[in-house]
Order: sequence, then structure tokens, then C-alpha cells
Amino acid sequence: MGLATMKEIAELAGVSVATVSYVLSGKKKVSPAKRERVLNAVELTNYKLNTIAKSLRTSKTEIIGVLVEDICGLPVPEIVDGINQMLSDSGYQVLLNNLQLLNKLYNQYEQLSQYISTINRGIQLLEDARVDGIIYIAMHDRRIDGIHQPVNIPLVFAYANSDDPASLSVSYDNHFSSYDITQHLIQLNHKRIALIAGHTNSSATKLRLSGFRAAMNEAGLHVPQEYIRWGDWEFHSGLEQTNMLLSLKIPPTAIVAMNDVMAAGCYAAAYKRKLSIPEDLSVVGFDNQPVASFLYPNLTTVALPNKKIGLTAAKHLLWRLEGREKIPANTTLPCTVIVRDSTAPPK
Amino acid sequence: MGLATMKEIAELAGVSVATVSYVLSGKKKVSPAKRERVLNAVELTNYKLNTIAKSLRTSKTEIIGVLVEDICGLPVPEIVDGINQMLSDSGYQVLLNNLQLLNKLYNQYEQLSQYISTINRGIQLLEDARVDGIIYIAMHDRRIDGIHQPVNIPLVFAYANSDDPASLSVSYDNHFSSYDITQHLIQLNHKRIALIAGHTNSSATKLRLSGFRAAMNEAGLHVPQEYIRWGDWEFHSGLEQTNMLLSLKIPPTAIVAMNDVMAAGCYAAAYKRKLSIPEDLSVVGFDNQPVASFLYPNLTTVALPNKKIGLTAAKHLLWRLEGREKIPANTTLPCTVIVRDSTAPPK
DNA sequence: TCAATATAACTAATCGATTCACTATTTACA
DNA sequence: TGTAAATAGTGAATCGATTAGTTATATTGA
Repeated sequence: MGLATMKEIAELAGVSVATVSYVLSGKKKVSPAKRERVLNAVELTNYKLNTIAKSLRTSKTEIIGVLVEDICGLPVPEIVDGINQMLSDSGYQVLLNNLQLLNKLYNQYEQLSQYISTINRGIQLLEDARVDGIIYIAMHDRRIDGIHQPVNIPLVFAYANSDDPASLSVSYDNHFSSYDITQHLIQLNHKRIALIAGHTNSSATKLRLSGFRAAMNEAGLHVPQEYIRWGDWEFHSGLEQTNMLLSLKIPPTAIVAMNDVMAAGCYAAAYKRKLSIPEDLSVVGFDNQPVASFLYPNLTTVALPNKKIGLTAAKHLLWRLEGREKIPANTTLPCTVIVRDSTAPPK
Repeated sequence: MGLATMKEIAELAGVSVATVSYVLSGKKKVSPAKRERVLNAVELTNYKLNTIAKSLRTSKTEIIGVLVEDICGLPVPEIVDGINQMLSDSGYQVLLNNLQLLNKLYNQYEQLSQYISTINRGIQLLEDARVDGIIYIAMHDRRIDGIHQPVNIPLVFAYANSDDPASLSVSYDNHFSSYDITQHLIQLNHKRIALIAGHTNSSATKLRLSGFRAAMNEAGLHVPQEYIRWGDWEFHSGLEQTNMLLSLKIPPTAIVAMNDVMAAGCYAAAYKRKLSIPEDLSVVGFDNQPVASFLYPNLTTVALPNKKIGLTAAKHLLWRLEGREKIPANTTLPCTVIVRDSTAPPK
């Protein structure tokens, strides 16, 4: 024996099902007397609206599908948090689909077609569940061409780059955050600033590189070719490339690492050579991962607006569902430089 | 104009809706001829079963609600990952509800009733969505008495302690993992081993303390009272308590920190005093957070079976849904000691 | 060959809401 | 006071599947 139904409430209150529905939805005026009786019956039986039946009738589920490349990717939980907050405030729920791509297709651009079809399968699954809208969270800002646009279900991309003006995407500003943190070092009077980059073909790498170059150019500072080192986002590349830099005839006085993990590698290299941070070497990172505040001295870095990306993506999706016309197609949110203890003027 | 319906497929294939349903579900035998015609029609119209209508009829949604205290809590994404993997393999989807408790009720045991009612609201929301089952993920192993058991919807607890034999819970073994990592130090021939504990009233703290004591007792090693330091799980308490320990007349040669973050604090304190890890001081942590492999030298720690907790919780829930009788009520999974470079024999 | 049985397919009730079209009642106004 | 307009309430169709109960057809064995 299941829960009470609207029919039972109607009988108990001595009204029609229609009236019960109108009381509960508030879509039509009902006299105070009958309204009272209905609400009493609801109270008495602990009645709960059957959302499934409602969905069937209205063909709206009030559920948003969230497709993530990997829930264990670092920025992802915060983005999901933002999405969840915005949506639940509007009465929507989140159906989560995790593709678990972290150890599978990570950075394997050659397997692009396999990657795209995995995503499309995920979208299909959410479509089958009849979600009202979909948010797709990429871990890195990738191209998303070739992704199947579901019919009648709006799709918003978080953390992905799309050139398609018809689709909505929300990301953050790689170029200017890199510009800003480089500026921070320049203002401290550093002249010899080196860079440890991420994967060559990542678009984050390209934009962070251009931001770095822009700041250096603007300050009239030369960047010797050997000051640009190529890493792979991982700890060991940070360590190795810092070793290279510190072995140069004229070593840099500051290093910009393109993420906090490689910056942790810088710390290890400096520690081995008995160099003090920031006295002998200033180091900055990117991403403001937890590790940044557990390194000693605490790492100066760039905080990404992850939660805000989630909030914004959800907001734009809700706007689209409401049929709003003017929605910015490609939103780029600013980042914040977090100054901690790993930077100081050069000796 | 929406998607095709079963009725349309039936007309197109020249059969009844019932036959279409039987072909698609495979619940009754259908002659090859008609089956073929149905499948062709499905192909042609790109028909997709309406799961909402199915749910209304069968009163099963094939959706599991996952209620999390905070998706941004460190072990949470991995647990969700495990749950999602197990469930999607069985054709279930995950409806996520994030309570965002991280900065609200964290460790405020005095606000217990508020905490419980927040959880109950979350459970209510999932009930309203007509989920087939619920998994509740606590961030720390808390008591869960007073949580509303939904009628007819099985509920499994991940990472929580329940004495109620009727409810299922899946957690990990705090006592023995602490015992094991203490043993690791003992085997390296350490005699003077100190402990930096977490919050006094946390049950994780109590169990990890008892495991530590058990190992020390068994080895006949005395633990002076000043070797047991009380922290609060955060970086600074690790730093401060290590300072206390290293200022003692007879300082320890090894420190067990009850989490990796406090262990990072130990590193900072050692670094300040120009002590080398592991030559001058061995340090171990708990939880195997990412920071453990970014500290230099890499931290020896205890890896929690987070993903497995998720997999197991989901498996037990599925068993319950299948009506299986024998399901272990309180499962405690073992942890693994990860030996890295922060431990060595004392000088 | 014919009744008995097995198989294939169909008809229609059902799940629990929403909402259009309609009736009954009240209110407004000339 | 009488008619038009506004308001409150109801009946019943509908959303798109599942499945019990029934009928039509094919198969079997005596």
C-alpha cells in the first residue's frame, strides 16, 4: 500500500480532484473554506504530490542533468556545488552522470572521436531520463565540436570552449589571470622571470603563455628562450624544469608555474638546493588547489572562480528554460590573484 | 511536436502497443516477423521509451538518491564516483542532493538537532522525487541517530556509524589503519613516537588513538603524556603541536599526524628548524590526500578505500532492492599504508 | 480428425496527476 | 430588476507506458 493519492484527498475533503490540484498548485483561486479542507486532508494523510505523474502530464521533470568528465577532477566538485545551489533554489534537482574520463582519455587528443562518443552516450542517457536541461562540465577547457546537441533540451557548457554562437558556455579568463600574476612579480621588481608551462597543445597553456608574454612585453622585460620551460602539469616536471632553470648561468629570480602541482615541484627543487622561498626565489602557481596553503611558505597563486562558474552556468540554463532572449553566449569570468608568502622582491 | 510514442510505433509496424512493449522489454515472446517490423519502426523514428510513463505505471524510477553533506569534502567525490559506477552498471541513475554543510555545522555538535533536520529535509526531497533508494554520505563518521527512515525506500549510510542493526552502513577501519601505520614506525626501530590527534570528540580521533595505543602497548613502548598532542585537523595545529614536541627535553623521533594536512604542518615546523625529514624526524599522515604526494619528501600515509566505500554502499543497496536477505549490516573496509619517503630509521 | 493444449497477439484498465471546457453561482451595473 | 460579466467548482480527456485477461491461431497427441 503506497502513499495517498490526490483522489483520496479529494474524497476526504469532499471536493473534486481538480480542486485539490488547484489548491496545491495555486493556479486558480479556491474559496477559503474548501482550501482549508483540502489542506487539512493533506496534513492528515501526509500526502505528497506524485512528481512522476505530474511530469508525465506536463512533460517537465524539473530535473537538470549534469554530465561531468570526472567527478574526481579537482575543480569539478566546486562547480557541481555551484550548480546545485542555484538549481535547488529554483526547485530543480540534479541528475549526475559521471563519465570517469580522468585516467582514460586525459590529454589523448588523438582519441578524440572515442572521447566525443563517450560524451554523446552520456547526453543520450540524460535525454532518456527526460531531463529539462543539461550542463556539461569539462575538466580542462577543450574543444567541444562534434557533441550532439539534444533536440528541445538546452545544453550549457561549463569550462569548455565553444565557437558555436548558438550554444552557451561559461569559463574563466586564462589570459588575464596569467597577466595579473606576472604583473604581481614585476611590481615586486623582478626582472628575470621564468615560466613552467603545461602541455603544449592545451588551450589553457596557450592562453596563460600569452598573458605572461603580454605582461613582460608591457614592462619592457626580455624573456630569454631558455626561460620558457615545458612541463606536463605534474609534480615531477615542475621539479625537473626548476632544476634546469636554477642550473642556468643566469638563473631567474622568480618562476611562474602554470599550476600549483608544478609549483610544489619548484619547492622540492629549491629545498634540495637549500634555497629559501621567497628570499632566494619567488614562486607562483595557478588554480589555488588545497596544496597551495599546505606548502611552506604558503603559495601565491591564482584562484579560479569554480563555484561561480557553476552558479553562472546554472543561471544561464534557467534563463534559457524561461525563454529569456538575451543570454551571453560565451561568458568568461575573472580570476583572483591570492598573494601569500612565496613571493618577495629579489635580493 | 515531441518524440515518437509507442502508439505511433505500433501503427507504423501494424501491431498493437502491447506487442511493441513486449518486444522492447523482452518480457514475452514475439514472433520474429513482428519483432523485426517493430525494431525497424523504432530505428526509423528514432523512438525512445518514455521513462516517466514507465515509472508512473511501475512505480519504480530506477533512480537512486545520493545525499551528501558536502560535495566539496575531500573523500566525497571518490565515494560518489564509486556509487555512480556500480549503479550505472545496473541501469540506475544518480540524483544528487548536496547539503553544503562544510562551513555551516562542521564540528558543531551542539547544533545537532539543526543538523539532523537539514538531513531530514534532504531525505524528504529525494522521497518526493520518488527515488528507489537513498545513499547518505557523511563527511566524517558521525552518529546518525534521529535520521528519518523513509517508508519503503531503503537507505544506506556511507561513512557513518550506526548502531541500528536494521540499517546498512559502510565505513572503513580507523582503529586498525592507525595500528598498522604505527607498526610501520615501530618496525623502523622508532621508540619515541608522538601523536597529533584531531578533535577530541570525533570518533575518528578516538579510534585512531586506540589503534596507536594498541600498537605501542604491544611493542612494550611507553607513551609519555606530553607525546599526545591535540590538534583540530588543520595545518596550523600540526605546525604548533610539532613545535611543542620538538621543544621537549626528549623530543620524539617520529610523529603520527591524524591527517595529511596536520602532517604538512609538521613539515613546516621541521623546515623552520632546519631539520630534515626523514633523517631527523619521521612523519606519517592519514587520508592520502593529494597533498601527500606534493610534499617533499613525499608523505607516508594511510589510504582510505573511498571508491570502494561507494561501490560497496551501492552494491548493498542494490541487494536490498533485489530483496536479498543476508546483507552485512555494518561493513568496515580495511585501509592501506602507503610507504613513501617521509619515514626512515632514527639516527 | 478432433479435442486439448500451447502460443501469439490484442483489448482495455491502470498508474496519478493537469487542465480544458463546461455548469452553477455570485456580483456588477444600467 | 434583469442581463452581462466574473467567479468557483466539476467532469473527463489526457500524458505514454505496463500488464492482466481474453481471443485467435497453431501445435500436439490419441
